[in-house]
Amino acid sequence: MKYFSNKDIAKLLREISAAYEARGENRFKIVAYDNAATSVEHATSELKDLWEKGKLSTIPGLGKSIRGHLEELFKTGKVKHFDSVKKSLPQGMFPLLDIGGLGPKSAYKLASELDIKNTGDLEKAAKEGKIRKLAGFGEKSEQEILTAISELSLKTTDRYLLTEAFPVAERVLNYLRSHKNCDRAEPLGSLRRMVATVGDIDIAVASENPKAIIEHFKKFKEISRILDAGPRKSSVLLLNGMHLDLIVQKARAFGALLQHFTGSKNHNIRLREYALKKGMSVSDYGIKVKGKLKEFKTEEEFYNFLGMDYIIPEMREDTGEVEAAVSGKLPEVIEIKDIKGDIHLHSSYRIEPSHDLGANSFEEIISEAKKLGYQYVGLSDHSPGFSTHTKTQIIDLIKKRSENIEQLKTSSKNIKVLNLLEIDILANGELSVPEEGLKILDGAIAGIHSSHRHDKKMITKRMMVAINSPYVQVISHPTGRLLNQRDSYEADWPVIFKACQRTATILEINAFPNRLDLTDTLVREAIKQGVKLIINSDAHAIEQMDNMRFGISVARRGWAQRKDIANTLPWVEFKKMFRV
DNA sequence: GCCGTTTTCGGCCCGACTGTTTTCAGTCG
Repeated sequence: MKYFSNKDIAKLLREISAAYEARGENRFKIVAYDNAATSVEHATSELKDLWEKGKLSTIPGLGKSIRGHLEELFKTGKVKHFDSVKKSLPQGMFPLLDIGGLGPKSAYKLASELDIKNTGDLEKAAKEGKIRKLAGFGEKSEQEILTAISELSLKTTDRYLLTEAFPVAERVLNYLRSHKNCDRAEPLGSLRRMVATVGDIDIAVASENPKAIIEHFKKFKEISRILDAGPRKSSVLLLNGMHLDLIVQKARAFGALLQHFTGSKNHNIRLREYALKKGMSVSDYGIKVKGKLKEFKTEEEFYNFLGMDYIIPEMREDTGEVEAAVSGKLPEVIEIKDIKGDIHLHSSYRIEPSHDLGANSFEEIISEAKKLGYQYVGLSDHSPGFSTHTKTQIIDLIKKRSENIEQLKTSSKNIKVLNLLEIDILANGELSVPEEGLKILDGAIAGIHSSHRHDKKMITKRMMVAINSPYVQVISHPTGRLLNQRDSYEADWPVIFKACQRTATILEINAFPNRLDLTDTLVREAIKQGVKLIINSDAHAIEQMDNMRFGISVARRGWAQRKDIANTLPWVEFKKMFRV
């Protein structure tokens, strides 16, 4: 029987939501299915596993009814009720939902009245001028559909890395800030919340003359098409395919706008529901009490007025932060200034490694670490290639490198140097360096660098070998994902967390912008299980040591406090914990 | 269809913009 991943289930739930909307069912039922889909997308465990353990009800938004449908799905491979709902509608409407500007109602109308089966049919109908003849459609919407279809094929990815989005945002911000009426311009949305990947760029401007700002914005050179442009909001498509939203507000009410546009959507909904119960109504203009609008310059004032502590953007995901803020129980999360060292760094030292060399010498790395104010630095090149060397050769290479590093340890002032290696957890579960080699080192970081497609059982088994090794202190990039390239492998996290806790093995938060794992949600679970974490840059060039800040945001999104992160410890304590 | 320290019934966030309309529905964030 087909395996149903969370992604498959989310898609199915969204289709049912769209189907209900097309049929004109109760709008709260429609929203309920949509919420369920979002919730499934955010889940940290596979629903199939949760179902097997009887823990499906731990996922918010899955009530008795939907849980029943999912049970049927896992048992039989299909859901009779879903099938009958979808069968009552033209099947051609579902692929049309991917086209920008088309929702369930329009898709239904097009598919049923013009007998459209897919995007190709729709394009043909538009070109033949058939769409403009339908009630509710006109020449303009026909043209819009054609444009949206052409943009569909142009799009190569729907999520961008933070390092791809930030430079674009920076250029827009600089352009906006150059206007005389721009008091302030800030990136908001998922970019401000530092989500691992962002779907679009949101910008807010404080200005007493919103119209002038919108006019100025419309002339930005990188715009390919203006989707919307009202008196205070505009939405455009950039030449590189990115979607960009701009919103303008007067400075005296900018706090509410920052809050609203930073999201997340679910955080805002939670906040607004909470406000309603207290007799207040929240919008991006401010907070209405008995019909009277109260404006806020800052977000701090805004949250405080609602009777709660300020919530940092990284935590605004509706995972309990509103409740914690109300009761004064928000944790004080880690900041970049708390970091005292970086121990996952690749140099250009010729150790004939299994994977890529770094670009800089040991000396250059140590010097950069000093500049960053670190108390210690870990040199952790990949171990010598396992298949290309004999065991004796591997040990000789490690010995030679160690002599080199030992000299640096004595010559480096004001910083401690650790002699480490990043070793491979091989496909057969062995480590890529024999015990005799591991003994020479101050410690080892172990990670999976091959056979990522092993099943959950095998991946877990391989990781357990490293966790149980007395020579391994850290597991690097624990989920193996490469954003936009390779999904995480599946692993039995509760088992792994328990083992890490028992053996005092540290899990890494890899700050490299296309990794960012452990992921934020797993960080939070690991902490709950008492697992220690460490944030490393995994830099292969000294410029990349600055990527530490992305790892910090993952930790903050995972509610990590200073005590949870090993490399916030000063050297004396770190040394003890690291068993050097 | 989901949810609960004012509720197991009766609520469910709030607003902008567009196109096709003569006051609004659909879509989006």
